[in-house]
Amino acid sequence: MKGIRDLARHLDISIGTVSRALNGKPDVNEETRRRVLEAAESLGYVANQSGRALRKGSTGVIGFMMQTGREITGQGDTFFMSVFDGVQAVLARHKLDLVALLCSSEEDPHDYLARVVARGFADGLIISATRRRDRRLELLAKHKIPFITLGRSLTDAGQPWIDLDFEGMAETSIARLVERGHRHIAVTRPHDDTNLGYVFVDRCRDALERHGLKLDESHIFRSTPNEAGGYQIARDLLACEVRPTAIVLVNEAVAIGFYRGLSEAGVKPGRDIAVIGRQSPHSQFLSPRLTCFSLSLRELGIALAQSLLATMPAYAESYPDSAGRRLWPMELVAGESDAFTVSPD
Amino acid sequence: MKGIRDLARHLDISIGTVSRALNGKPDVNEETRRRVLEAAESLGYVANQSGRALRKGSTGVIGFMMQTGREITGQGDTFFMSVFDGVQAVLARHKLDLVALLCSSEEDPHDYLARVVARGFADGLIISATRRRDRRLELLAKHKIPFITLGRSLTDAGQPWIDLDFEGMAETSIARLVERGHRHIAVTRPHDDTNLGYVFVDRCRDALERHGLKLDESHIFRSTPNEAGGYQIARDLLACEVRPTAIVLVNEAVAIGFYRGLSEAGVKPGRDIAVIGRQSPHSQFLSPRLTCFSLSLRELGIALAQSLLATMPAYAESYPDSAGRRLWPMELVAGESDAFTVSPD
DNA sequence: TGGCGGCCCGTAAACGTTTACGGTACTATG
DNA sequence: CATAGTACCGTAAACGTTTACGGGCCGCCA
Repeated sequence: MKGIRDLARHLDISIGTVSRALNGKPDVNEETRRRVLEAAESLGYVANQSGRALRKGSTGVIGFMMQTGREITGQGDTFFMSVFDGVQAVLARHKLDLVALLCSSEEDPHDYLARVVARGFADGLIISATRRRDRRLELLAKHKIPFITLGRSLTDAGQPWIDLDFEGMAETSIARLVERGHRHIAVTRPHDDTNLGYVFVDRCRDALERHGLKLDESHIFRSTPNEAGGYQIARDLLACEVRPTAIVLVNEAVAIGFYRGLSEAGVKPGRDIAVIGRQSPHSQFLSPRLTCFSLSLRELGIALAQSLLATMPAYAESYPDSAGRRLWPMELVAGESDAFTVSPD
Repeated sequence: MKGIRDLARHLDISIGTVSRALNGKPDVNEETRRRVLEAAESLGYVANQSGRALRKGSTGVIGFMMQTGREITGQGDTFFMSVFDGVQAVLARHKLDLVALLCSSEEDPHDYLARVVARGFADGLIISATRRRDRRLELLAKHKIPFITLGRSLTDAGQPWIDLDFEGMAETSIARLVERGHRHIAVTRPHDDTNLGYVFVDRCRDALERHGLKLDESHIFRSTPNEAGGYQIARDLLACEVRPTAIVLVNEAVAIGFYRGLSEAGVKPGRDIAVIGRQSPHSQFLSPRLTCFSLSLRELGIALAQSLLATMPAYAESYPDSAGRRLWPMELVAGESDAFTVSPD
C-alpha cells in the first residue's frame, strides 16, 4: 500500500512491469495488465506525485495563476469558476490536473512566479490579469515553460494569448449609442495598468471620431473595477459640467454600484441615461436589466486549455489548429438600460 | 543552474553543506552560509520541489479544495479570494504555499480527493462546501492527512472545523423581525444537502417557537444559492396563500434576484416586506440597502490556517491555543430592507 | 603529550518512480 | 536443427534533494 514496490510484491511481479502496466505502455501482457490495474484499484494505489515528477521531469499539473485580493482581477463573482470548468474539461482528457496558484496580495507576482517555475511545480501555466507591461512573460519565456495568457500585454514573449474582444465591444457600443442620437458618450477604464483600459478607451475614441464625434477626456472615468468603483463613477459623472447622456462600463462588477450612485440622485438608467456594460451573474436581475456584452466563460476556458496544450510538444498533436492568438468574441444582450435616446435637436 | 549539484560545484563546496546552508540548519559556518545564499540568489537557484518532497515526505503546500461550477458552493469568487488572502498571510510565515485544488464539476469530489491524497500532493488540506454527510472526511482521517473543514458535517472525523454562525444569524434575525411585529416569517435554504440548510431552518423554527410562533412549512423556500434562485424564491413567496411579511435569506447571492422578483410584482423590500440577508460585495448598493449579516473573510482565512497548523505537529507549537471547532460570528449590518413593520392588529 | 569536545564539512544512502537495456521462453522459418 | 524474431518481463540506473553519520581540524585542559 505504500508504494509501487509493495504493489509489485503483492502481485509477485517486478516493479518495472507494474509501472508499465499502470502507464499503458506496451510490452506487457494484457492479462497481467488487468491484474495490476485491478490490484491497484482494490488497494487504492496511486503513484506518488513527487517520485513520478522527479523521474519524468513533468508533474502532470497545469497551473492557473491568479492573485488574491479582488481589486486586482476586476472580475466578478463567478468568472473564474466558470473558466476553470472549461479548462478542466479539456485537461481531464489528458489526465492533467488543474490547480490555481494563488499569489498573495502581499507578494510580488513576479517573485512568486519565479518560485513556482524554479520549483518545477507545473508543466504549463495560464496567466491571468496580465499587466500592460509584464515581466512575468519574459521570465516564463526564458525558462521555456509553456504558457498562455488571458489578456494581452505589450510585453511580447511569443506566447499564445486569448483576450476578450474589447475592440469589438467598443465599436458596437459606440455605433449603437451614436445611432440613438447620443453625442456625449462616457467610457470607463480600470484604475490600474491592465492593458484593457488602454485598448478599450483608444478604440472608443477611434470609433467616435469615425462618427464625427470627439471623446471628451473628462468623460473617461477611471475606477477600481468593483462595486464601489461603479458608485464613484456615477458620482463623477453627475458632477460633470457637460453631463454625458450615455456611458459604456467596461468592468463587469461596476454596474450595480453605478446604478446605486445614479438612483441616489434620482437619475434612472434607461430613462435619463443610456448604460451599456458587461454581463455578470446579476446583470439580468438589475432594474432595468443591463444591456451588456456576454461571453461564454466555459468555452473560453476550453479554448485556453486547447491553445496551451497546442504549444506543449507532448500534447500538440491533439490540437493541430488551435489558434495561437485571438480575441474572444462578446455578444450584445439587449436590456432596457440603454433605452434612453436623444432627439436630434 | 540546474540543481544543487551545480551550485555546489560553482562554490566548490559539497552539496550537503549547500543544502544545510539553504535550509537554515546548524553546523554550517555563517560565512559559508552567506556565500551560498548569495550565490543561490544570483544564480536564481530554487530547490526542486519534487526532489525535496520525495526526500522529505512533505511538500510544503497546503491545498484548499473547492469545486468548480458555482451552484455547488453558493459562494462567489470574491468570497474565496478574501479567505485565501487570510490563509496565505499565516502560511507565508512558515514558507508554506497555498494552492486551490479544483475539482471539476464532472468528477466525484471523493474520487478527486482520493487522488490528491494518494499522490501526496499537499501536507494539509482545507475542505470547503462540506456536505451534510461527507465521505471525504473519513477518507482524510483514514490517511491521517491534517485537514480542517469550512463548514460542519454530520460525519465526524475528529477534525477541526470552522463554520459560519448560522445559529446566531437565525436567532438574531427572528428576534429582530418578531419584535417588529412580524408573525409570518419565511426562511430559505439551499437546494442541496449542505449542512447549513438544516441547521439554519431548525434554529429558525426553534427561535420562532420560543416567541410563541410557528414556522409554516410552506414558508421554507428551497433554491439554488444564486441569483436565479433568489428570483425563484420571490415568485414562490408571492404565490403563497398566506404571504409572509418578512423573509431571511441565508445565501448571499440570492438577494438581487429576490429583489428583482419582488419588483416585477410591484412589491418593494423595506416598504411591503422585510428582508434580511447576507452581506456580499453588492449588498450595500442595492436599493434599499440590504440589512445583512457580515463577517470578516480575511480573518476567517487566518483562523482557518491557524487551526489547521495547530493540528500539524511541525507547526503546532506556534499555535498553542487555536481553538479546534468554532462558529464564526456574523454581525448584523442595518440597511433599509427590513424597515417594514407590522402593526399589532 | 594525550584526550576530549566543538565546529564545520564531505560522503553516501534514501525517498518512489520511470525507462533503457538485456534476458528468457517460445514460435516461426529456413 | 539452427536461427531469427516476438512477446514479455526483471534489473538497475537515474531524477534532485535531505540528512544521518563520520571525520578532520583546532583549542583547551589535565
